[in-house]
Amino acid sequence: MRDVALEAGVGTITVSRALQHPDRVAAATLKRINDAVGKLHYVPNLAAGTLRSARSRMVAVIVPSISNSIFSETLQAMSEVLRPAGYHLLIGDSNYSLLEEESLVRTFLARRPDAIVLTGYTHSPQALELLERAGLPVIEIWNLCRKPIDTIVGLSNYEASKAMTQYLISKGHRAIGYIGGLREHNDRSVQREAGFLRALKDAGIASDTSRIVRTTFEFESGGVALNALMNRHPDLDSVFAASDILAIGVLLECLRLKIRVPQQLAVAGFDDMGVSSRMTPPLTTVRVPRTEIGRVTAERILARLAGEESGKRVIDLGFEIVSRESA
Amino acid sequence: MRDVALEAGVGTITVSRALQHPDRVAAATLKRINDAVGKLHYVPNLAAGTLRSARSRMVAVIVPSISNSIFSETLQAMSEVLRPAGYHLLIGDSNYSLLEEESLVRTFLARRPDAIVLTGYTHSPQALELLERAGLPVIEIWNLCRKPIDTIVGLSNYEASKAMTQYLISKGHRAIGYIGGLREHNDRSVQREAGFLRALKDAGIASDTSRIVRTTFEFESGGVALNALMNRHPDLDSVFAASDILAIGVLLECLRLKIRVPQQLAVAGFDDMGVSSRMTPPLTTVRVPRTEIGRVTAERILARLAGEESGKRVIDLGFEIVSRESA
DNA sequence: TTGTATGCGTTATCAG
DNA sequence: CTGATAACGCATACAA
Repeated sequence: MRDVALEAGVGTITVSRALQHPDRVAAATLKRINDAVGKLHYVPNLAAGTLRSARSRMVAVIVPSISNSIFSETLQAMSEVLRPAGYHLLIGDSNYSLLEEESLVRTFLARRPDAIVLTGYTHSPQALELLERAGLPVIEIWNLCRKPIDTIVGLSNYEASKAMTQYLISKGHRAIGYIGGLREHNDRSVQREAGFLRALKDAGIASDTSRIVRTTFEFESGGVALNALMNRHPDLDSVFAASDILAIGVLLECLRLKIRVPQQLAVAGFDDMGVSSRMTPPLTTVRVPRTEIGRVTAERILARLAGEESGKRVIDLGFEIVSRESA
Repeated sequence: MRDVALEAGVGTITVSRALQHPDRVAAATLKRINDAVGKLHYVPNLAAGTLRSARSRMVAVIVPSISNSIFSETLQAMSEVLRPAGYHLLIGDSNYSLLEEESLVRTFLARRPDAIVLTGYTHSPQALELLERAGLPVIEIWNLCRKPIDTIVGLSNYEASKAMTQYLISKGHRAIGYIGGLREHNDRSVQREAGFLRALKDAGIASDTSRIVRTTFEFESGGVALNALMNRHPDLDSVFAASDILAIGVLLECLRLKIRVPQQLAVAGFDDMGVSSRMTPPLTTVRVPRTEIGRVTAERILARLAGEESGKRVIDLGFEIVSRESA
C-alpha cells in the first residue's frame, strides 16, 4: 500500500480510503490511485485490514451436510446476496453432529467472522457459550423456535409435517407409514415426526411406533424403509416420507415392485426437490423456502451489519402443501 | 494472549507455541496455559496470526455452482480432509462465468489463502496473471489438460464421453442424439461434446449438429431436449445426455410419454448421481470420481503446504462406464 | 524449554 | 478532502 501511495503521490491512508470508500476521495486522486494499483499489481491484504478494523467481511455458515442439495441451495442463495456486498462465505459441515458443530464454531470464531449462521436451534451448551461471548450476529436457519439465540429464519417443520399428515388423512388415508430422519442432533427431524404424530392424534388415529422408520437421507434408505413398513403392516395405504430423497426412494421402489401409486399406495414427501415434480407420478410434497431462507438470512445479516436493528427475531417463511398425483 | 500469558505465568510466545505446537512446550507449562485459556475464555485471533505468519490456513475454492450436487460432493470431500488439518474452506461460485471467476480470484487472493482450487482449465487472462503473481499452489479440478497452471486433478471428459459413445455404438445404436451443457466457459461440456463427435467419426457415422442439443443442467431441460431431438429425428434410437441431471430428465419424460427404455430408446448419462442406479430402468452412465477429486485435491494441497514437492502435475483419476439397463 | 524485541499491512483517530 | 501517528494481536528470529 505504501508503494501505491508513493506512486500516486498520496499518503497510505488515502489509498486505503480510495479502496474502501471511493466516494470520499477526490475523483482525480482516485484515478491516480487506481492507476497505481493497476501498474503495481497491488493486491490488498485483508488479514491486516481485519486485524485493524475488527471487521473481516466474512460470514461463517455451518450446515449439517454441504452435499445435501437442500442445504447447498440455501448456501448458494446466501452467497449470491453476500458477495456483491463484499462478503465471503466460510463454510463448514457438521455431519449432523453437535460436537462437530461446536468444534466448527470454536475455530470459525478465531477468524472473527462478522456473523455466523447455524442450522437448526439445537446446539451444545459450550457452543452456545462461545457464541454468547463472541457477541456477533447469530442466525439460526431451517426451523423455528420461540427463543432463538438471536434471529432464526425458516419454517415450522412441526406445522408443515402436521399439515401434510392432515392432507393425507383428508384424502381418506388411515394406515399411514412414516419414514423420517434420525432424530439425534436434528431438530428438523424431531419436529417433523412430532407433527406427524400430533395430526394422527387429533384425527383419533392410533399411532404406533411400528409405523415409523427412522433412517439416513439416502435414496436407498427410502426403498428399504418402505419394505420394512409393508412387512409390518400389509394394510398400509400411504407413506409420508419426511424428505423428498426418501420419498423418491419409495417411489422408485414402488416402480420396481409394481405397486401402483397412488392407487395401491399414496406417497408424500417433504422438501419439493427439483426432480420431485417430474417423477411418475409427480410427488405430493411440502415446498420449503430453501432459496428464500438463504436470501433472507443474508439480507438480515447485511442489515444488521449496516447498523439496522430489526425487532423481529423469528422470521417465518412458511411452507406450502404441493398436491400432485402421488397422493 | 497477554492475559493468558500472565495468568499462566509465562511469556506470550509460549502461549503461542502451546497453541500452535503443543509438543514444543513442557507438559506442565502446557497444562497451565490450557487452564488459563479455559478460565479466560480466550479465543485466538487468526487475522493477527495470518498477518504475522503469512499463512492463513484457508483454502479458497471456486466451483461453477455450489448447489449442483456434483460439485457439492467434491466440496464436502475436500472439507473432510482439510478440516482435521486445521484448514477452512472459502467457497465461491462463478455461476459458470469466467468473469465471475476472475472477480472471485481477485477478492479471494486478498485473503491470502494458502492454496486455491479452480474448476476446469479455462480461465480469463487476467485471472491467470493474478494467480501467477500470487505464487500460491493452484489446483484445477474436474478436467485434464496438458499444461495446467500448476496441478490438475480430475478425469478426461473427452475420453469418458468418447468411451460412452463407443459403448452405445457397440450396442448397435447409430441414430444417437446428444444432449449436453452449454459450452461457453465450460471446458467439461466442450470436451464431452468433442468426445462424442470423435467416437461417431471413428465409427464412420455421419455427425450432424441437428442431433446435438445444448442446454442448462436442469431436469426439465432433459425432457425438453428429448422432445426437440425426437421431432427432428423420428428415427432416434438412443440418447446420450452428458449429465445425469439431463439423462434423468430424459428418463422421466420417457415414462410420461410411455416410451420404453431401452427397447424404443436407449438412454445414457454422465456422472452417476446417487439416484441414477435407482431409476427404472437403472441408468447406464459414466461414473466420475467426484469424491476422490475432492479428497486427492485436499491431500495434494496438504502435501504441498508441508513442503513436499510432487513431480506429478496431471493427476488422472479416471472414469468408469457403468452399464445398466437403460442402454 | 522459554523469553525479548520487533514488525506483519492495514485502518481508527484526530488534526489540518 | 488529505495526512501523521499509532495500534490491532500474533509469530519470527534470535538469544538465553
